[in-house]
Amino acid sequence: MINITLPDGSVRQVEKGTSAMDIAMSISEGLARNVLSAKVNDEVIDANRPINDDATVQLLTWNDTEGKSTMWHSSAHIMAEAIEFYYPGVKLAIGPPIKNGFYYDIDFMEYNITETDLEKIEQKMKELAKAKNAFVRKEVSKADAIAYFTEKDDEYKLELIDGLDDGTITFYTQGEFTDLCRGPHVPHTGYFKAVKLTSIAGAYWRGDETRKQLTRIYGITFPKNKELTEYLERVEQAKARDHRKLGKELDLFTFSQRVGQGLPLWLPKGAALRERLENFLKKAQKKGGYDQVITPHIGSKELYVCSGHYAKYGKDSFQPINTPDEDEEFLLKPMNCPHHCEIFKARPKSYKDLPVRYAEFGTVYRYEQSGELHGLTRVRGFTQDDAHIFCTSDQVKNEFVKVIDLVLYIFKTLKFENFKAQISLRDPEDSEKYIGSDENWEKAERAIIEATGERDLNTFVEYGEAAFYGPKLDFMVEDALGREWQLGTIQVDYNLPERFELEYTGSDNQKHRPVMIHRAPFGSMERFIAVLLEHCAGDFPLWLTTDQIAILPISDKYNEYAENLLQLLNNYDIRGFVDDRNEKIGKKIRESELGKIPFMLIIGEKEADENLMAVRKRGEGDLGTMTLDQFANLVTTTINEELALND
RNA sequence: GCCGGUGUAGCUCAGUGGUAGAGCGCUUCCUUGGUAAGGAAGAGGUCACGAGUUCAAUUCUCGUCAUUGGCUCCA
Repeated sequence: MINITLPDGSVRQVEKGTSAMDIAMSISEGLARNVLSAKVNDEVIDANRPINDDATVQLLTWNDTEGKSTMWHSSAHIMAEAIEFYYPGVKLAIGPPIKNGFYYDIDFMEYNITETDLEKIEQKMKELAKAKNAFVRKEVSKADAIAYFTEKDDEYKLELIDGLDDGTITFYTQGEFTDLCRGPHVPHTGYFKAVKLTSIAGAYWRGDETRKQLTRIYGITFPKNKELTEYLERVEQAKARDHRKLGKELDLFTFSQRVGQGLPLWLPKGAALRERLENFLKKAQKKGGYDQVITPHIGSKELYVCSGHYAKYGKDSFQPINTPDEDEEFLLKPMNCPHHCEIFKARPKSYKDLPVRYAEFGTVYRYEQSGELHGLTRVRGFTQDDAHIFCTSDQVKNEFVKVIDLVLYIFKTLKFENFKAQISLRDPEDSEKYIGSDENWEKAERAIIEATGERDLNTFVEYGEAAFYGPKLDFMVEDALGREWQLGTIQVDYNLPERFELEYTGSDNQKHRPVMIHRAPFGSMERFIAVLLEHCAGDFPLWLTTDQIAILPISDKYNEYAENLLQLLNNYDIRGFVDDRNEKIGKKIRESELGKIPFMLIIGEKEADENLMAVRKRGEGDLGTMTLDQFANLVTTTINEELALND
């Protein structure tokens, strides 16, 4: 007998070799029907695998992330079976579960597959589900595994097997289909009722663009049809928050084929919004001891040769700008740091001057691959809310923590709650990618890890994500469809100060090298505004939004009073417009509500006579009449709360 | 850059091998209305661009550009 500990702490004595499914059965048949897999001592395994030692067991169902993953993984196998049915001889690569569903990478050989083919594959998958074929696990020797896939002529599986140790290799079979797989799987194919193959994409084998591109088919399955319908509805709703859609609706930005790909044009309302965001940050930075600087949009090629950027990115950038002087070349600036280094160098510095903090809303140009461009989140010309802090080694940690606090203040003010802080370090396997000494890298990486330890941050480490000149702390936020974007970034850099031979005079009257911190709390104005739009669905805070008020005269008899009122409100820095169209009040209200305008001021005979305004708050309704001072006070109070100016 | 999809009025979209339609918006007129759509008339399109097939192409084929879902990349 062995002891099985369940999540509620209870312990059951069962026969050796009992499976998680047997345990579920002993609890209730209904539970057993829902069990997809089981977590046994922190390892997720097949529910029907025998357990031979004392263990803690958690039964996993559709309500558990791991349970879903198990089903989606099994779904990928079932999709592969359906595909082999219609396209015999295709070669299968990998088919894992993902956050929402699963995919399978397949070499379709001479077959041509389009989205219209997906439906018949879905139908076949449903048939296979109805058959309730068991998933059978089998341990195989490496030699047998190689023999099987050599026979099947699948070089991808053979390459995978090549990387596995003999004795650890397992196959799973369901129906007519056998796959190399670590598992686990659901007991049989009958666990889903609804399936949707969502898209076809190209994907490089092993993520390596020098290798063959396979066809990736994405899909998702659900135990009930209703859940699929709900999922598809959620996706549709998320699309309504898409910044590209909202940016158009709110007249914030546009693109022009003539101007060029990835080069956003800011419309008046977008430009004004962006300026308010910039002023918000400028104010916080002024408090934090930053000085604004301004640098040109181009720099000589030598500047980037010195920084190391030319060697790293020269070929993949916008190409140099030539001048009448044949020997002269300039580059559009892809970043601001080299310019700021030259500003630092312009005057001798003493340790008493440090830290020096140079800030600039610097517009940069990067020739991103055409397929990577995406709305405002990935563009070729954008403005970084950039700053570079030059300090002594002793000051690094404190400065770094201060920048973290600045980022957190911004995120809190704009209600970004679900962000992750990614510590991006070197790829230990590929030191060629980086410049600078190991010693400096270690110092920089340690500084970041220490600084993040000072604040309560949801951090995780990614190796290989560092910039080529130094490690970073990146703040990642999801868009409406769950794609992650890097917004704020903080980077410690020991390299550029060396390349630019930056120095300051210490208290010992000797020359010392400063450390540089690159930082951009928004990341870029373009990406930040895009993600902000998707977060608030265009419903901006009062201090930031385009029109804070719409003045709605009940008839054109009150247009003049409305215009005067607008002038008076402008004096209180309240912005908006008079809707003087010849429309009924109901229509004006409806459109202001849909237009996401926070306050509507309704003006009729009563208000005009008594010098008042009837205030309606968006989403809440009529607040009654107010005087100018009362309303101005309401706006000011709300804004101060939003910006936490009263704390 | 690579693999798919898409491109029709300012916006959202329907449609067809015989040179196009709706709703909203816009213009004009009527209406002067009190908290989520008042009524009427009108203007507006080289159907992304270029080539090919055809008696005839917005529609079919190819290419280009843009855009979009992914992959790769991201200083």
